[in-house]
Amino acid sequence: MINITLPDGSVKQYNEGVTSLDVAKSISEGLARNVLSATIDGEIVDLNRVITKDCSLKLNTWNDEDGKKTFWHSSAHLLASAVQSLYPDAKFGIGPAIENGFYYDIDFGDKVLSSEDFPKIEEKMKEIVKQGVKLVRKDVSKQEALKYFSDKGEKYKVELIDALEDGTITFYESGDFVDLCRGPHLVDFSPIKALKITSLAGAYWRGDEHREQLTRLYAITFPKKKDLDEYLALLEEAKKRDHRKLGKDMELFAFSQNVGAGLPLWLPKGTDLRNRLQDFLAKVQKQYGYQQVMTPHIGNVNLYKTSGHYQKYGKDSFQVIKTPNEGEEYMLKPMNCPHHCEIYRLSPKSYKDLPCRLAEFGTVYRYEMSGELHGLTRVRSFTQDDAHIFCTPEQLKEEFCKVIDIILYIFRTLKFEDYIAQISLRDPNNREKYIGSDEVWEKAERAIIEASEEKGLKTITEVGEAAFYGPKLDFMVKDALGRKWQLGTIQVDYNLPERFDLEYTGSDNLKHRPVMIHRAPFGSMERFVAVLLEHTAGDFPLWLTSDQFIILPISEKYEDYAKQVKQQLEQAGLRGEIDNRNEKTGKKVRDAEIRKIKYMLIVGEKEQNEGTVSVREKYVGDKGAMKIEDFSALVNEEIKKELE
RNA sequence: GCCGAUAUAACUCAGUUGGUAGAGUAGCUGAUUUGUAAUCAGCCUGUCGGGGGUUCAAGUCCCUCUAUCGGCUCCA
Repeated sequence: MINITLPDGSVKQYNEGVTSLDVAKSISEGLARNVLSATIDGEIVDLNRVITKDCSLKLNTWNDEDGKKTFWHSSAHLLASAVQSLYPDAKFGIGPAIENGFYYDIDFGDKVLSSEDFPKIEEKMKEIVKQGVKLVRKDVSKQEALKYFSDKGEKYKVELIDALEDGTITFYESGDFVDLCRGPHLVDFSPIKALKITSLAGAYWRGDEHREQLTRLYAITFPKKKDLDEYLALLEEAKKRDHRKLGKDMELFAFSQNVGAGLPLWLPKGTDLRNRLQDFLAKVQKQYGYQQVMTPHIGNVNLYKTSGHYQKYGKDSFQVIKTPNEGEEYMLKPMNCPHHCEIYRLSPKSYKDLPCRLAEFGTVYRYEMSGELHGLTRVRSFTQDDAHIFCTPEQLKEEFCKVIDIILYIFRTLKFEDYIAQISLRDPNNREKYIGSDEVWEKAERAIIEASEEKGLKTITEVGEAAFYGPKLDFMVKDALGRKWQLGTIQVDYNLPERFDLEYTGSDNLKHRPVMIHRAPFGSMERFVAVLLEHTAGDFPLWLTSDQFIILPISEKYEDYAKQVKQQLEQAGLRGEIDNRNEKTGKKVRDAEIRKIKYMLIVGEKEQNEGTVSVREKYVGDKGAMKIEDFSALVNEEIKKELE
């Protein structure tokens, strides 16, 4: 007999050679029906894996991430089985489970696949499920594995196996389809009750743009038909929050082919919104001792040669601007830092002048690849809420911590609760990608790690994601469709001070090199507004919104009173407008709701006589009549709370 | 940049097998003077993304460019 410990701590005895599925059956028939995979001593395994010794066991169902992963991973094999039987010449890459579903990278040779081919593949998948095909695990030697796949001409699989160690290689067979795979998998395909191929895309083999491009089929499967319908409905809902749609509906920004791709036009309401965000941040920064500066949109090419940006990105930038003078060359500025370094250099600095914090809402221009452009989140002209802090090495950690404070304050105020804090370090195996000495990199990386720990940030660490001049701490937030975008960023830089030969005189009367921190809490105004739109679905807090109220006169008889109300509210610091169209109140209410204006103020005879407004709150309804000054006090109080 | 798709009125979208474009919303005009999610009537709106080709004839078929969408790669 062996002892199996379950997640609740209970220990049960079973005969040696029992499987996880047997255990599930012994617990309940329902569990046995729903279990997808098992975790034995921390390792996720097939349900029919024979258990030979004492162990801990967790049974994974659809409600466990691991269960879902197993389900989708097996689904990827199902997709591949279907593709193989329909397109015998297809060569297979990899097919993992992802956050929502799974994909399989496949080389279809000369055949060009399009979404019109999806139904056929989906039908085939369903057919295979119906046939009751089982997934069978097989241990193979490296030699056998290589022979099997080279005979079939599966060059991608051969390449994968080449990198594996003998003795660790397993195959999974599902009918005629055999795949190199570590598993685990479902026992058979029968739990897969609903499936949909969602999209297709080109994907470079092993993520290398110099190698073959395979066709990636994205798909998702579910144990119930209803789950698929819900998922598709959720996607539809998410599309309504898309900042590109909301930005158009709310008249915040636009693009024009005539101006150029990736060059946003900020419309009046969008500009208002952006200015409010900037004012908000500028105020916070002032409290933290920042000084606001402004620098030109272009700079001499030599400036960027000094900074290293020209060598690193010159080829991928907007091309150099020539002047009538021979040999004189300028660039649209891709970064604000070189300009700020020049400001620092203008006068000799003493340790008493540090930290020197120079802030600028600086618009920069970068030639992003055409396929990369994406609404306001990826553009070719954008305004960074940039600042550069020049400080002594001793001040570095404290300054870094203060920047974290600013970012967290902003995220809290705007209710960005689900952010990811990512520490990006240098790839030690690829040092030629970076500038600066090892010693300086180590110092900078240590400073970031320590500051994050000191602030109690929950971070993830990515090696190889650093900027070319230094490591960074990035704050990422997801959009409506779950795509991650980098917003706030803090970067430590020992290199630019070196390149620009920046100095300060220390208390020892000797020259020293300052350290530089690049930081942008929003990241860029464009991207921040985009993510803010998707988070709020356009329901901005009162302090940010263009129209805090809209006055709806019952008829044109009350327009004069409406004007009076508006004036009084404006004097109290509120902003809004009057809907004096020749429409019924129902229509005006409807339109105001669609425009997401929080307070609708209905004014008619009663209100005029009593000096009140009838307040209707968006999504809530009629809140009754109120004195005008009571209403403005209410709004101002609400705004105060929002900014606490 | 690469793979696949899309592009019709200000917006959202119809438009059969090729026979020179339609609806709703918005806008304008008029009637109505309106009480918490759509008052009625009339009118206006197009280089069918740009260019080239096939054809007696192209919104529709082909080529090309541009932009957009979903990914890949990249992201100072």
